[in-house]
Amino acid sequence: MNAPVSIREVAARAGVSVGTVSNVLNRPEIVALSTRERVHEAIKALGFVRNESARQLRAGRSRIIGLVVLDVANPFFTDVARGVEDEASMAGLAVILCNSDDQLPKETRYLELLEEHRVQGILITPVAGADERLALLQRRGTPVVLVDATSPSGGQCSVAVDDILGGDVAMSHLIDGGHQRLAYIGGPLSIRQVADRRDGALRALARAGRAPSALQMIETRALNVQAGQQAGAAIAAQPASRRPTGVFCANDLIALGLLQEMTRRGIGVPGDIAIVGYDDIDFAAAAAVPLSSVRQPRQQLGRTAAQLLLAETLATEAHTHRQVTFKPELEIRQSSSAARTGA
Amino acid sequence: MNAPVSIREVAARAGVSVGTVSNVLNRPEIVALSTRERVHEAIKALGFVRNESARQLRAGRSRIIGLVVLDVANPFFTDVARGVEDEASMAGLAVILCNSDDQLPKETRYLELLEEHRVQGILITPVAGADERLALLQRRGTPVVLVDATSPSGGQCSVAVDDILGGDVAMSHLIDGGHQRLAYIGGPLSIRQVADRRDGALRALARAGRAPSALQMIETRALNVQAGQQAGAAIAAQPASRRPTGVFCANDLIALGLLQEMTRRGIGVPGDIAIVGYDDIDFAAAAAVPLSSVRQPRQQLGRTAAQLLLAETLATEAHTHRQVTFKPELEIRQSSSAARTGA
DNA sequence: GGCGATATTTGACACGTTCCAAGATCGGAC
DNA sequence: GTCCGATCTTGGAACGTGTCAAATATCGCC
Repeated sequence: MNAPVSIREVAARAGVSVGTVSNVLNRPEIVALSTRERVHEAIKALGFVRNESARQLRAGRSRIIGLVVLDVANPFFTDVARGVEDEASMAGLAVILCNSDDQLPKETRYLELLEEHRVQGILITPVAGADERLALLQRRGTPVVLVDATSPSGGQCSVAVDDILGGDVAMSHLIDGGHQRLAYIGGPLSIRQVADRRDGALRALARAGRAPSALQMIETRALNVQAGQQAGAAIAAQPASRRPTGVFCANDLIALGLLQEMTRRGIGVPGDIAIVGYDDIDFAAAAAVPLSSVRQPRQQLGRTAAQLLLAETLATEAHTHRQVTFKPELEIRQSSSAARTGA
Repeated sequence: MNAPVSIREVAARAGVSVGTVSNVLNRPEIVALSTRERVHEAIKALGFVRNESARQLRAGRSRIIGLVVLDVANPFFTDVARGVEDEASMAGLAVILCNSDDQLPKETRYLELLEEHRVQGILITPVAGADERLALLQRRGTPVVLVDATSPSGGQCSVAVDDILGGDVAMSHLIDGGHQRLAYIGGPLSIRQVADRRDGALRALARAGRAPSALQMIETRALNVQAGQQAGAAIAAQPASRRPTGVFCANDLIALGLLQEMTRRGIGVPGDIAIVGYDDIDFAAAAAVPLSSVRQPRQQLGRTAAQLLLAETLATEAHTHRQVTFKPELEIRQSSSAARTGA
């Protein structure tokens, strides 16, 4: 309730000038030991706390980086966030975590907010169609690094995982397992990751000499557990003879929803239906039928993104944007184990 | 890369004074329509973006609230965060989400950071032993609202769920199911929630006329899936005749880890062991053996906390701190269904 | 006691905004 | 033609910090 105390009052109490207090705070080595001690005493006695706004105003930039994700409730993004946070805190920066919910207006609002705060930079998994806005931000001086996305124009740094390869690997695994009737569950297709993973699956199919029509597509509204359950209901409604026996899901949340629905209806996994998910979140391995999944280096993704951002921040005039791509790895578990009972 | 443009340049371009530009931004109704348009044009042409630091400096407080949680990777906290964020964004505030990882030094660091930023207020699930620091913060003028915790001194507002009741309800359910050998898994006990839920379980036990020693305690290092797996291994190592048949877990992550380990080792759930979790995160219902769990109004918790904070912010001199407590509800699912096969 | 050299401290300005008292402009009434 | 009120605009003083050139203190030494 006390009025906040400023550097001026500290100076008065310690019997020095404001400049000296500032020096104690920022370049302690240039101020005499006795003075330094006196100032520190005053700081403690008065309960002085630096005003970061004033610092920022002077410095021109804040010590915050923004991280905008599609869904904070998705463990994939919380793991990315942790990677970002680790790296940021080592550099003495704080992270504002923003949730766009895959909605352009929310994303826009957050970007404005972050720009007004003159954040050090922005890490973002963008909603479809946000490219121009991001380019504008970048041009105005706020570095932008794309996370789990690539820049169409090459105008930004980016960190991504090869989702086409991931889809390919997952589908190849199912094909190798002898599955004839295949399906892909995911959506909305406007999300790049969803579309890429499907394209990868189709590529695997083509390589195996199958027609694209051999892959049943089930598009969902979102990438959460509930959507997976609904897709599961749709699959269960099909006659067993035409039902897919190998299903690749766009992420683990969908796969878990599907798994639950299958179990609930007495359709065996992997006996009747083999399932492969994507992301390899902790819950995938912990599912009662441990889930095969395409692993992404989630935390590493966050760390690298933060590193690229810091590099760009410190860069001299000529900064060349880097596009880092990681390779996903298939983790095979029980949900797609080769031993099929049926067919 | 351009130097950021200030309100002064906008004023020059529009041929008005800085004061007028400020008015256009903050009280557009008092400035003549033609002037307003001219200013807006200049803003757009120059790509002007308000400098929030400067605003804050003048205003004395920022438009940010801090949320400090024990573990961002725990869906419980992401749901709380979503509630906070909803409420905050309605009030035009942004949220900085900080992860203390249940470590006092990390928490301290974040609190300093938030205070330096002169945040509107702080919502926190504190690490044990952080009380004095929080009281100090509050005294210095930064409102603090405790989330999923209560203030020993009554010096802060708080929002919590009655964890003792929750533990009681969960354990009563197992006792009612006829289970004789019972266990509680959770830790570290320094976390208040963990201790309270245990105490609730003991209370139920006492009411049923059982000795406290009837409850086997398994303390874990953390509240995550991995800890649950390890506890599961410990349980599996016991001879079947002495193994607990009813297990209450301090949260769902532990319960899921336990469930996985049991399934992996061929110990049936709920046939051989009934499991009750806590939090009722989305994954609980989605587990292949749907998990009974004590539900907390997670999002509501976040919303209410944010509301209390806003109320305190706007309060006149006399603000009386409120301690809101919610009641948890047991959601019974298959993992603890009454029909026991054995015994 | 005075000199130069070094170590330390000072004081004023700048950062970009908001706020407010005071000034300018205008239309109309007398 | 003057004056009034209403409407709009202006100019400058804060807010709290960092920076830097300039001022002052301190010291060793002759």
